Amino acid sequence: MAQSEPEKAAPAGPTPAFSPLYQQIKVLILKSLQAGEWKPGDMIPSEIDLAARFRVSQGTVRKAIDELADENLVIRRQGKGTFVATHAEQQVQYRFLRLMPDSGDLGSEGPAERQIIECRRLRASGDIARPLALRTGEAVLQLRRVLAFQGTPTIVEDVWLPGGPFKGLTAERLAGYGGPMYALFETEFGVHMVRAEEKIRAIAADAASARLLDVPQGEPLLSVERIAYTYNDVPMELRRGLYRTDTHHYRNVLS
Amino acid sequence: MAQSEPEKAAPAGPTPAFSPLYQQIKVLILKSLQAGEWKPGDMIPSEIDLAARFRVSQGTVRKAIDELADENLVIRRQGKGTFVATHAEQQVQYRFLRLMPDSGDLGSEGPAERQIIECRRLRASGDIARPLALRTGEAVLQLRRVLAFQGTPTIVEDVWLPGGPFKGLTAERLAGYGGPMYALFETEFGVHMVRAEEKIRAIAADAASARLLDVPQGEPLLSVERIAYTYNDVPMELRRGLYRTDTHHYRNVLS
DNA sequence: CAGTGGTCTAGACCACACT
DNA sequence: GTGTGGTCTAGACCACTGC
Repeated sequence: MAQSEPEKAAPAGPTPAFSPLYQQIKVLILKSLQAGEWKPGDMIPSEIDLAARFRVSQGTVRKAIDELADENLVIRRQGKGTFVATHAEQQVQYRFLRLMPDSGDLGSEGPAERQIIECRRLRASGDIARPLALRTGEAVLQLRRVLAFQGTPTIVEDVWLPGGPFKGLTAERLAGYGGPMYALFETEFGVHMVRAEEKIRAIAADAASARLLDVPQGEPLLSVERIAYTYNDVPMELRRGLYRTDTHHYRNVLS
Repeated sequence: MAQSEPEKAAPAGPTPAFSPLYQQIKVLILKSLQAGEWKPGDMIPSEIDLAARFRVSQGTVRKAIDELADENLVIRRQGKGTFVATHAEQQVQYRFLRLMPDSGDLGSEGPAERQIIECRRLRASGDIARPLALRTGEAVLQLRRVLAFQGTPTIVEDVWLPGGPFKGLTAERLAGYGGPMYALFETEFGVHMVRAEEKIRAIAADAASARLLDVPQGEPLLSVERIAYTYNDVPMELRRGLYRTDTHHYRNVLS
């Protein structure tokens, strides 16, 4: 890793595609994360160690890690070290859930009561396969569950997962697990969700959802369709949630 | 600005409240922005100039500006300079609008057709005054408008503004203006919206909204309640929008 | 105390935009 | 070419954590 030249001296490449050194370092660290060299929750080597390993200055490593921290892939803790981000921390119970109670500012209205409604294996239709980057007919797991807060059923969601990476996932394993679903994915299947996109709509409750959420059929509900990605923008989950918004709201900050 | 010591040597303050130099510089730049020393769209002094002005190294100024750029208060342009952010750029037409057409990925479905329904001056009720940090009964402007995309009315929103800063705003001035509302606020009233928070719910269309959006009464609509802030977290706008989500969706990215 | 991340500096050089 | 932001380095020192 001599200078800031491109890693490969492409023979007469029309676009040299200049990439600063710290970006190249970032990619290397990313590869180690992806390869599982350090597991979620682990401490990664110190900046000095990484600088020696990559033969660059500490400042360059620093900038690479800064970006990874900005993207919530790692967490810096002064005096302790830098750690691989995880969904298994009691800090924010659900990192990707933006639903907040109208009254209490915090998500600390007690833990959600979870109930698995179903969990089955099936072949993906086109609508399911496409967002998961699978081919139509490939095996997927589908599961449905209800989340209740303080006794009020508030969320019903359908989740689709690619059959390969999640082979062996059953309703029993989910039901017998205390933490967030994404934490189980990390520890049991080595799948670390890193980023997600949501499309939000208002829809009328159908009969099945109305029953599960204990609201009249036709009640307006928030429809939240999420695609969650692992490293390298590989989609690993499709989720369609219906949220009651009479006691909660979806919170978003813009800047 | 000698070293990284706190600016004021508080006499036996229990919490020294250590603040790094670059944070202090950031505050100073922020004050200049707030005071209008540089207007939206203007170029701010170069890093070297600012470093000389504050008697610190360029790297320290750099880190301060980096944070301001992260918060979208300024925009860095390599080779040109650093500029005060503005809502008046044709880049992203509506910086705070997260509604996207279901089909076309870009917001380039042509400009929105705007129609001011009403604009009046009134005294704030408690529900309006509180989020705007006003006292009940203080003067506010209320306006209602409809946004249509490709001929389909899609958004109806009510906007409440504090009467003081927006003295002189009329339906005519709004109607005769081409750009985003926040751009007009910048140029005509010197109010620069910097940040916003939204609470999103699903509701059923009432009679008035249904008529304006050309949907059946009771149709599920997205209710988007926004509080927009200027510098220093001063709330300057309360907005309640109702979005049709049959052809559009609210997009959010999580990380 | 040693080890970690966090700050600050000074200087060199690179990439980009304008003139 | 000049001026801007962007990268990279090397070294010093500070703040925080835990032994």
